[in-house]
Amino acid sequence: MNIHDAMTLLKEKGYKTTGKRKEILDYFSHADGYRTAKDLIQFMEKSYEGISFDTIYRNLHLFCDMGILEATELKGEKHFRIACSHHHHHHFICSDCGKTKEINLCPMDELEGALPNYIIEDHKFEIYGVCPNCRNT
Amino acid sequence: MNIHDAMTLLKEKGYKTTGKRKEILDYFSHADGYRTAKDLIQFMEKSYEGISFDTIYRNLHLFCDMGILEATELKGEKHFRIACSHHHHHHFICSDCGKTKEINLCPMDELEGALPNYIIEDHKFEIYGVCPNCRNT
DNA sequence: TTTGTAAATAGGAATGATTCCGATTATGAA
DNA sequence: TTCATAATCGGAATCATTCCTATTTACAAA
Repeated sequence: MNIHDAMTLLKEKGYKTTGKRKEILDYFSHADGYRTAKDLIQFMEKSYEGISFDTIYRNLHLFCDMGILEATELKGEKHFRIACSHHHHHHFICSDCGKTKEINLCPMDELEGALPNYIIEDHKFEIYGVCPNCRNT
Repeated sequence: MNIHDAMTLLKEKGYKTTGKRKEILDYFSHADGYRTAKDLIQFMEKSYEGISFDTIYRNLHLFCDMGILEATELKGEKHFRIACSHHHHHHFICSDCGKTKEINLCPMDELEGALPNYIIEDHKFEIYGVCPNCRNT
């Protein structure tokens, strides 16, 4: 989802399109990987001195609830990235830079009927390591 | 790994075999699933009134480092269980009771050569939901 | 353009898990 | 039994995150 579509979606749902929200979406649309609340606030402070954590977290949660961002827990800290809405897939995540690479294999496809009587609500498949770029630095 | 082997391993590595450590291992060997530090301290307080979080966390980390326990992050809180050392596998984890069921399918087996030039350090595959027992309660 | 109101925000306090630290106690080798 | 070191306690500190209240802002309607 691009920034414009996201802002339109916000407006449709009755949320306001503030400059901070645009900037947050701009940040994540260029990030190409997972970022923390702290990463984000450090970026935002350049344009909005005095921005509060409340604003950061409130909007991160709003965007997650709307499906604009997606989150995962890494090293005891929540990390966020632009949601990949086009199709279901998983990620390799670089421990150095947070960048991700799509993995187009979902292990759930092969578990048809393997868990009878279980209610399956969610699953996580993530690969951790160092990407080629960070490897050569 | 059973309690006795774990205590022997502790001794071999120069750690002391205290009553609290035996009790912690006893707790996890009967838990059959993931438990938090708080779950553990609540259990320990029955036998050791006044036991501190320092002792809980210090030993949880020690046991993880030694491969006696393994940890995962669920709902923003670390969860621990007895390590499954016999063979590599993954888990279904019940959101209600924390109990796990082995999943003998590892998606990494099918990713041979799919990530050239990437250094793969770790991976996580977990399925979340409700187990048959909790479902009927 | 002005106004009214609900949403958004700042600033800071509160929370909850986890870690750290100095003083005390207990384990196990000699 | 003694002694050095590991283990523990109790509580303070830390860190991410959430909550609260007063103030500001976006934007719909006049």
